[in-house]
Amino acid sequence: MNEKTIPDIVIGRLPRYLQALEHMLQQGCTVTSSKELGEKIGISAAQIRKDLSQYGEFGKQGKGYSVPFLVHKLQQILKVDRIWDMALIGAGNLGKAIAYYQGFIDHGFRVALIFDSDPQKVGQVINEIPVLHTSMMIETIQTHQIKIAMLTVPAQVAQSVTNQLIQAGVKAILNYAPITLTVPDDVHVQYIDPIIHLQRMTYYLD
Amino acid sequence: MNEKTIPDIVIGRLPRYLQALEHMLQQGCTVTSSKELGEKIGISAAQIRKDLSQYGEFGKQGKGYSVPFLVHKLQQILKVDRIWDMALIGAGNLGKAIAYYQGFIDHGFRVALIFDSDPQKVGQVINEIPVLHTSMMIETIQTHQIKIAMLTVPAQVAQSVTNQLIQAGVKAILNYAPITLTVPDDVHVQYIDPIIHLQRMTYYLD
DNA sequence: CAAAGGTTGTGTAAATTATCACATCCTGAA
DNA sequence: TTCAGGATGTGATAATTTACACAACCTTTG
Ligand SMILES: NC(=O)c1ccc[n+]([C@@H]2O[C@H](COP(=O)([O-])OP(=O)(O)OC[C@H]3O[C@@H](n4cnc5c(N)ncnc54)[C@H](O)[C@@H]3O)[C@@H](O)[C@H]2O)c1
Ligand SMILES: NC(=O)c1ccc[n+]([C@@H]2O[C@H](COP(=O)([O-])OP(=O)(O)OC[C@H]3O[C@@H](n4cnc5c(N)ncnc54)[C@H](O)[C@@H]3O)[C@@H](O)[C@H]2O)c1
Repeated sequence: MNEKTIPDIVIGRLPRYLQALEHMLQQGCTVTSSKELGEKIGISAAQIRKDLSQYGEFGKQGKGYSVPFLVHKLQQILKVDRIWDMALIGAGNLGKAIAYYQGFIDHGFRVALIFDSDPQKVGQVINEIPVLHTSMMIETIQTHQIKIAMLTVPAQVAQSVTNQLIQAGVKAILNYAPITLTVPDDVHVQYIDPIIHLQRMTYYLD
Repeated sequence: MNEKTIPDIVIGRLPRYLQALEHMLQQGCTVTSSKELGEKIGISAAQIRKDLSQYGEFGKQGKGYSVPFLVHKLQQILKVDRIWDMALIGAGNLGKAIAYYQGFIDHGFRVALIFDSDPQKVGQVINEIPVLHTSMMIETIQTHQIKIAMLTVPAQVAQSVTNQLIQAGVKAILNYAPITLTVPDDVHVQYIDPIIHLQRMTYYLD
């Protein structure tokens, strides 16, 4: 079934399906259809069916999909049927807000380590996690075998911090700094930048 | 030149070009090529040239592009050659971090109003902006003629707050709540959700 | 001036992505 | 049991998006 690689654009939609399905589950909805799901998230029913069919046959003709079952399958596919420990680099305004965010743990992610280079930040405890100095970063991340990092440091230092993270074995980086990172092929980067999103909308305003 | 509509996928790349070009400008670089820019942000040179050619001929053969000129043009195209006032709804952990973020003002955006429904939050001053009660939201946004809102409220109330924003005349919403919003065709929505991005990466991890 | 080197802008071909349409199957009611 | 209604999974088709290739042009150097 998994003969040829599934395009990244499909992978990008799976988390959105999962988000909507988990939301349905919370509201007690146990069965849904590609039509209903599609209307909720603004994607065509055919698209959803085709995407899911890449991984197997999860639905029942005439009936639709079992929500708990599909949630379970998507969690397996996306590998969030486990807990991923993450490192957070940069305990500033944004870093703190992220460290306190409960949404992560509800979806298979845990902020396990926090690092900062500012001696005044080091030693602070954020959401029960002590802030460590960046001088300990590489070694500590290696010891904990952490593969995911969130980067909330100033743009000027983002690349150099990234280089250290890679040295420490990190394979996935969620970067909040407004700069494109250079990484090896086996390291994945995703970007979160509100300015980019805002500019994408002002284009369409008068 | 602007005969047929330019696809949204092209619009989505323009802010990334602008980000990289502004970065170059800061570093004193005055001329660049599609090749150099492409290598910086991981997009092919041909792609960049084609995208830009949709809006005119900004480069010089044999030489490349004037960075300040291209920055100026992109700012015009994206309509960030002005200041956009924004409303921020939800003065919690994330909302506060956003209110303090200096990046907005550097790129043509200003947090002008902050709203919250919690009486304890109302009256607080965040980065010189007083938090107002949501009961005043529709009227105040209308008076200020604000067209852009950032949503940092719990998911449960995001749709109802959105309905109010639309009533107030808001045409662009940057939504941080993990839920798909239903809006009329003339209202634009962009989503920021770290979970979505993380799940997109865990797919590729072992 | 002439020639070399380099880059743009763009028509065209290729690749990717989305949509359509329908055979197939399941459910429930008569 | 049989039939109507409804939803899936998927091959075929259409649309969109990207890559290629090169003429045209600018700059610099000798
Ligand atoms: N605040 C926001 O809402 C927001 C939004 C979008 C993007 N960002 C981006 O996120 C990043 C952080 O923003 P912020 O508002 O939290 O800034 P901030 O200044 O409050 O925090 C940055 C933190 O990084 C630490 N730091 C600096 N150099 C470091 C290094 N080499 N190693 C480890 N830590 C280091 C600083 O000590 C500080 O604690 C910036 O790149 C910013 O552009 C912020
Ligand atoms: N903190 C993060 O890093 C983070 C990251 C991603 C997404 N989010 C999302 O952003 C939203 C806010 O997260 P947070 O951590 O700041 O939560 P929070 O609880 O700290 O803040 C939410 C704020 O919204 C206010 N609020 C509640 N109902 C309201 C209403 N009807 N009108 C106006 N204000 C209202 C609350 O009083 C509170 O101040 C949530 O949807 C969360 O899922 C947060």
